[in-house]
Amino acid sequence: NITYSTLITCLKKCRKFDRAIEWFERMYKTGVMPDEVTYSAILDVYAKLGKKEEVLSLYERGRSNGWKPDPVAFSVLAKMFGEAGDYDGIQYVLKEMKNLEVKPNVVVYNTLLEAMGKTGKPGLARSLFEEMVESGLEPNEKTLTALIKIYGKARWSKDALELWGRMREKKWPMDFVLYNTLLSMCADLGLEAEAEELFDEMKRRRKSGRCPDNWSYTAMINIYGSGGKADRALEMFNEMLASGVGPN
RNA sequence: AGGACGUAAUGU
Repeated sequence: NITYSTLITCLKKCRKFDRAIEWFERMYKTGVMPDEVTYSAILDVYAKLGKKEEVLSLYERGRSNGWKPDPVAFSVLAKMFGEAGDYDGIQYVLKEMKNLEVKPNVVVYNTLLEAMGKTGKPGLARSLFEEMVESGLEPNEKTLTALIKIYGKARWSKDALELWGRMREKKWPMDFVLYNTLLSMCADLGLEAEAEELFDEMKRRRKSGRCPDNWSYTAMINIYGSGGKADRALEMFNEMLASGVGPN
């Protein structure tokens, strides 16, 4: 089944979903039993096709055949429900993990947080995040990006700024995507001074992979533009060119 | 190891 799973994943990467399904069925007919990797790969295929019914029936079929879903399988389910904006589905994932005593890992938390953002539940996202930290898991860049985006959309500037403070205090990992997300959040909430501080930090800690790119500059131009500071916006544009970053 | 996760602005 490693051979089959490899092939299914390969077809999935090429977005040849129908062919991936054909090979899964072929494997089944040949009498080769799917394992946990095969299951999450094929569930992801159906999920990417938006076939919620098939995903759930395959999940139940696997369960009755003695398959114990692992965190990867739950992240596939969570992502699908998030994209469908299906809040009940998200609750189902949480319930199943509890019932089967599967401990969520960072990726599962990230996916669930994002899903809660997409279904417009910032409060639940916040408590899930606290639960994650209390369980002793360290958030990564993607966790923090998801939360900042959620707080920004909810216009929860207090929570967003507090979280930024915790990132620095606890030395949680930050990369350029997270910085850009923080900048966009500041742009949306009109936090000009905070944006400038973040932007300076990006330039100072030029630890490769954190220096401003054209998304960062665009965010700054946006901040100055919506604040009516056209001259500052133009300065940013020129600075961008001078630092070797091209406009898109 | 054969499986899962993250960012903006403009224009209609």
